[in-house]
Amino acid sequence: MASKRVTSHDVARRAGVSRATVSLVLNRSDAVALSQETRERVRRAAAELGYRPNSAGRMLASGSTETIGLIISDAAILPIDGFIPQVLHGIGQVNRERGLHVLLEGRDSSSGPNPYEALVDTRRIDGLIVLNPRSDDEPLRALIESEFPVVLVGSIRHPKEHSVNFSSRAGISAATRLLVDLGHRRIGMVAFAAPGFVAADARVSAVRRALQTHGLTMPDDAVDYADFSAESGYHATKRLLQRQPDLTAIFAGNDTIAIGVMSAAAALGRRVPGDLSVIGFDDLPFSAWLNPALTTVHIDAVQQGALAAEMLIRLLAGKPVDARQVRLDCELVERKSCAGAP
Amino acid sequence: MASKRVTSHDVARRAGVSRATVSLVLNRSDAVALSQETRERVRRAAAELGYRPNSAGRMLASGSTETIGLIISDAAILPIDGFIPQVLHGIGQVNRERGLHVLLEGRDSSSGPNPYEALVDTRRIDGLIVLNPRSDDEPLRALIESEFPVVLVGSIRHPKEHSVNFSSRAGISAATRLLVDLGHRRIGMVAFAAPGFVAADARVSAVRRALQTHGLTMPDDAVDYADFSAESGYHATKRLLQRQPDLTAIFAGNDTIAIGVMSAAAALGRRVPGDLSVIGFDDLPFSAWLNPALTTVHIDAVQQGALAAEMLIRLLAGKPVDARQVRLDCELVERKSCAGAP
DNA sequence: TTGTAGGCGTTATCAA
DNA sequence: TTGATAACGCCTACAA
Repeated sequence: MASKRVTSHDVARRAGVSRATVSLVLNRSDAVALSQETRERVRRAAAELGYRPNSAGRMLASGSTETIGLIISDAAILPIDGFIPQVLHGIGQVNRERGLHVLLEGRDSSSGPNPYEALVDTRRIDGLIVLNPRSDDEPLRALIESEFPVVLVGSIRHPKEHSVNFSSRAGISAATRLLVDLGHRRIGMVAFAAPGFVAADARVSAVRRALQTHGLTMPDDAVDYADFSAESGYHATKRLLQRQPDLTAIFAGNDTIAIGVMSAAAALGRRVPGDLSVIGFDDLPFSAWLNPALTTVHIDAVQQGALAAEMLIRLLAGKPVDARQVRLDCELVERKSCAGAP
Repeated sequence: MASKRVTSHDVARRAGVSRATVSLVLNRSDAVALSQETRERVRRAAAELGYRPNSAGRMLASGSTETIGLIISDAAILPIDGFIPQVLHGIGQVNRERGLHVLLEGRDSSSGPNPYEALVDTRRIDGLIVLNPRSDDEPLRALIESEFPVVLVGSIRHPKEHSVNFSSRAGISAATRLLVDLGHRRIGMVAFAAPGFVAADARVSAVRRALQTHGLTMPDDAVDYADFSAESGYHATKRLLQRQPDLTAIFAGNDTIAIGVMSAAAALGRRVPGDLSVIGFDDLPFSAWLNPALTTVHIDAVQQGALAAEMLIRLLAGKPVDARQVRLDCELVERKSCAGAP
């Protein structure tokens, strides 16, 4: 029943000092000159009373919220794909270490009122991380141009953006080489999202370029589009293999899609990898334990989140950032879902 | 470059009224008697200036933060298991509709300083949702007893707790009946977490009870323990099948674990479902597309999250709650991972 | 080394 | 129907 809330005033009275002194002792640790004895007295009073500064008062006076916003551009993906939770985890870890809070804001698709002003204009947050930003998101562009601290996990190709992204080149070219070495010539792809979704498009064109290196092409007919879920991957693959029955290998847009691809293959009586080789993306924690174990391009999503958080923290501190756009590498992990072309 | 921030004072001046009037117009919509004309004038001024009330000021004056805390008891699970993201999604949806914000707080295992006081005592949040609470979490018990609005997703069996949980009975007895009807007599289990983790233990004992109904027992030797990941499920299953090679069916503690179970079966040369039947829990979105499609107990995690959020919102509004402890049902989804006992 | 005074932007209480 | 005025709890010059 310690229901009466304790304010800095109470602490001050108990310690026999002024409120200002309390604030100094508790916030500016050793910066200012205060007698050890006063410090001790204040600390003890605070501890005895169980004093906890009211955050609203602190925000108002200091102008800092110690909170960052985290926007998931398409909240519906959260329960379906394993990627975002990993990024979340990375962001959470860093913020916890730094004592920052995270305000999580989902967005129901790209429609609906933009959530930025609700957080930024009301000064609820000091900085923002946007997951899977869409390049047609005008309010986001405006926010970036306003110099408000924003870090993207992904990219909208804005010259002033701060972002942490993946360069899929290395992983994709290794994957492509693997398939080509195994004798595959007719290679298709199931993108993890509809055309227009930057990250998905990027993977398709990266694969295309890599194939060209080997003198191979991937015609439009050899690409189909899923919509994040394994189920959508299943249906896309069925369409794809119906249209292009000669394909001997398929790039899945990510590992969740790969589950659907393998399921569709099974449904069509094609064995993986005997009749059809499959390569995933992301290397989710369970991918090594699928049947067959999935050969995939490993991406360290947790680290991506952590780096984004660290970059934002630098921005908040006004420290310089080495590079506005960070690109992480990825690498091929060979497992059991690829074999020689039939 | 609208860098100068707009305060209610500016709006008041522009509309030719006082700050108090601005507040009334903007917050208490029609509650109070104000002339239509004044309303209109204030609204227009606010719109023209792009006025956004400062949240800290509002919190301080009103005492309400319009924010709820969300604690993930073991943050390390987030990137590994598909369950929490679904709950998150459900919570997020409801809060978005209601215009509430969500402060996400992870916790690094049950160690570390408890995060409750950091949120509650500093008045950063109006209410709290705790995911996967542990029953040995003393600070949490204290918080519940303090009458602070808390809703658990899961349970710590505290009489005063507000919680949303699952009654796995229906699903488990259906699953058990299925196995028994298929001729299985030696049935084992791989729990999704170590003993002591309430939710995992509950599933083990529920399975045990259901088997007893059919005159079967599941000795301790027929149970092994994983640790959330598919990988840990793989290893646990290997141990289990080594110890109890006669098992013809395995309950997996959840679908992620089931992936590991099936993988271990494959590694040991057992075919699923021909040589070994497997039943999962949760029915994650991808489970229908695994190879073989997983027979599992469906749990609507999104709804669980949504209900928890709605319950908390009622609590915040001071409205009565129908039941402090809500238990959702679950049901068996038959797919392809179970077959007649060999 | 410490205290005083003012301000942060809102909301709430009264008078008018 | 509206406007002063006082909280709300904290921080930070600046003065002592």
